[in-house]
Amino acid sequence: MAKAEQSDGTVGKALNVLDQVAGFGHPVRFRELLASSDYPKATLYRLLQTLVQQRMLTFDAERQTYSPGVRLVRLAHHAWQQSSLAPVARPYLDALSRSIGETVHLAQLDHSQVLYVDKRNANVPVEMFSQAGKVGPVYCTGVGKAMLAWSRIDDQTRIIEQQSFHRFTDNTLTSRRALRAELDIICSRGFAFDNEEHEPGIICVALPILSEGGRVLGGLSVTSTTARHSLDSLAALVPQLKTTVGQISEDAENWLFPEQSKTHA
Amino acid sequence: MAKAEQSDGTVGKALNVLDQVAGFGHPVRFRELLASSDYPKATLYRLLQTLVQQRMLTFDAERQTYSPGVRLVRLAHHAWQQSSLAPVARPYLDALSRSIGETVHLAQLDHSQVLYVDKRNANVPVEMFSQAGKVGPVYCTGVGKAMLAWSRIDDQTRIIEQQSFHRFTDNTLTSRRALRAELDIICSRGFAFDNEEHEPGIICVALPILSEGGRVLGGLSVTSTTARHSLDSLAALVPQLKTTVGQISEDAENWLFPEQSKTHA
DNA sequence: AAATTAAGTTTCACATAGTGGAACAAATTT
DNA sequence: AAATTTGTTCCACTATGTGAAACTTAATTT
Repeated sequence: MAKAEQSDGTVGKALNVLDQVAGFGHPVRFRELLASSDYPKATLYRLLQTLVQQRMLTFDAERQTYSPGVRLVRLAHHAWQQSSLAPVARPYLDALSRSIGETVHLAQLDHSQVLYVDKRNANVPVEMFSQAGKVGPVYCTGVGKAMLAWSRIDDQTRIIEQQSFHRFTDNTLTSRRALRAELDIICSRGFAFDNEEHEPGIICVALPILSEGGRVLGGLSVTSTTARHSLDSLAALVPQLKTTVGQISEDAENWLFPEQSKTHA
Repeated sequence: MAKAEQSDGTVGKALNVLDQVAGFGHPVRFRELLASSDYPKATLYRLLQTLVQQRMLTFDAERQTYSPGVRLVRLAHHAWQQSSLAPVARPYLDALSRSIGETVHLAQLDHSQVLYVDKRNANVPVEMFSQAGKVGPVYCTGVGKAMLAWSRIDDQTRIIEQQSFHRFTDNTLTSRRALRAELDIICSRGFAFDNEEHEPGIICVALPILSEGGRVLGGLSVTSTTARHSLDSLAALVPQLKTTVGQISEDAENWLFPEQSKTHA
């Protein structure tokens, strides 16, 4: 019983394969997939066929490669619209971005990772999906730590357990102990910083977006560079962020927001 | 044998259910799903459970409703990035949009429908996913007709067969005959119009994006209103569109583009 | 060009995984 | 409190998926 992963039934296997293909980040051949797959040849082959037939994967007959299929884009549109904070938050993000003029991120938790669901960039027009749908680590991003700090204790424990604590920079927190201490500080301070913990020269302030009941709905952050801002000058933006967060959570409350599905155990 | 739909195996069924939930456009209860489902109670119930467990669906325990899950957003990011024209086309769309100042759409074909994969809106900042991931009809949109006109004959036939020909406006083409005639005109003219066929007051010009081999990769359109433009003044933009389309298809060629998976027979 | 190796596809005896009618439980309505 | 509707579980049955091995096709090597 080496693997206690989630893997229920054929559907689970198929979705694993889908993730695997998506994870490669480029069109991938059968051989490559097989090498990094737990499933035997014939099984993997059949799963791929099924996914292609279902248009969840695209198969390039010439190059014999698999890529994630466009059907996903369509499904995701619905998901984004119905199950993310983005549609509700949009006008407030616009306003905040206009007023602050720095990059603004809206994120949610997905499976122990930070999932960015929207973004405003003062300069460049916008980057669409290229940013929405991206994932990042929880333990070394502002939104990640902010959301984690206010999560229910059991979720928090589980998520902390699943972090890799890879050292991206000199400032990256690289132990559960250090992260827990940081979360305490964040809680009492009321917001989180990212002090060049993920990328050198990049800093940010982040607040959690909470429901009335105190449940974590998402996170909101303003990102800048050490050239333009200090942590203190970012902290000065917190009141504005507070306002935006308040507006979003109030609207979300009315929009009858679906509960994050609880993972078993 | 009323339904000759695609429905292979458990995975197919699960994905059908996923589509069904997404299609509702709002959180939906078991009862509602059951009413419009082909599957028996217990089966549907199990499929839903599996999808929730896999985080493809989100279940709101309080309201007892299902919605598409955020995991889809993450997967779609990969799909959009790898299997759509959007990343390649981005800089050219930016340039075109800046130069023309009207709404620009980038679309691809997905399962007999138009799937919008990117968009530029001159005025409003941008609408993200709210547009990327949206689908539209083939027979009454500029991009749809443009892509269809240059499709391989067997694809064309199949797609025409699957259109609903719902009448949106007085100008909507409402028969296969009318559509085929229009496609001929489009081919000889070299580009397609949408002459208020989908929405009153909205017109557009569209060109297909073709690979070197002549395969349809996608479509590009400029949309405007009858207040600001006539078909003739839109036609004047075609040279610019031609340039953009050329740039995109050239880049796409190099980016080693995956083949649209062929549907069985 | 023939031989060798590797990549991709198909087969088939086998059993796991999914099926769905029906009984049951919980929540709503009368 | 009885009746009705909605959601969950059971379990005998079998359709679906399994995977080692055989086979075909393509790519390399001799």
